Amino acid sequence: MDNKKNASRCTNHFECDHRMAIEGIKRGQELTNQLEDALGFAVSSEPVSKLFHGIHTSLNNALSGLEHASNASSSKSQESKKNTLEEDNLGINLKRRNIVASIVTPTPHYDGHQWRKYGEKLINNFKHERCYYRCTYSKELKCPATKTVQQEDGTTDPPMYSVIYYNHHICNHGSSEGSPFVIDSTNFSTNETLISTASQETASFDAYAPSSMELHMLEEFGMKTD
DNA sequence: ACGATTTGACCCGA
DNA sequence: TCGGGTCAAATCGT
Repeated sequence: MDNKKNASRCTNHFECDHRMAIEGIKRGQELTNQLEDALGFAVSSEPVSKLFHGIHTSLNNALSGLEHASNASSSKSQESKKNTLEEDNLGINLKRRNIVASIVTPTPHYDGHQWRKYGEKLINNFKHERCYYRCTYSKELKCPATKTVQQEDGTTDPPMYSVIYYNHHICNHGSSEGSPFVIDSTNFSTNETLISTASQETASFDAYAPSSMELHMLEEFGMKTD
């Protein structure tokens, strides 16, 4: 991909990741179209066309969510304060974490990175426990990235999870060829494993494939630009 | 044996 | 003081 061109114009890590995500989704749309062409008449069968419709809808939703977040962040980035997030010391001081993004997804484990669970806790006013993950490379590469996964109350079919990402990965910076490859071992079906291992290049997009996926970039503050 | 997960205890910011 | 986040020993799985 030529994300590097765009990435080089970014002013901060979040912007870079954000642009890469947008480029990635666009690329996903492109590849989906190509796949439709390649399948030819087979696409006209109802289950297949429904699947493609779902994929297109999901990608469009994800894209518009990201683009909306992008606009919001650029307009408020000026005054987006102090936020009490002085130095995050590469995430060592994890009580003061930068929220990088948050999404609501039925597949919280597919985000293109490897995570290790380090805690789980029942939170007030939530029926389900919140799980705490950190990057598998948090020790060896001092990667500060962490995330929390909270199953949303009330939604059961499929269960939706609110995933909040803190701090950016530094474990794969500068090596975009180290394509994202999910090996989260906590709990996912054989089917999902197949999806993530079937195609490394598109593994990160598969994360966004489920038709019910909703993507919200709810928060993007905390990027210290200077 | 080693790495990942679980879970109770502890830390610390609000 | 409370509650969310992290630590670390015990346990589990491969």
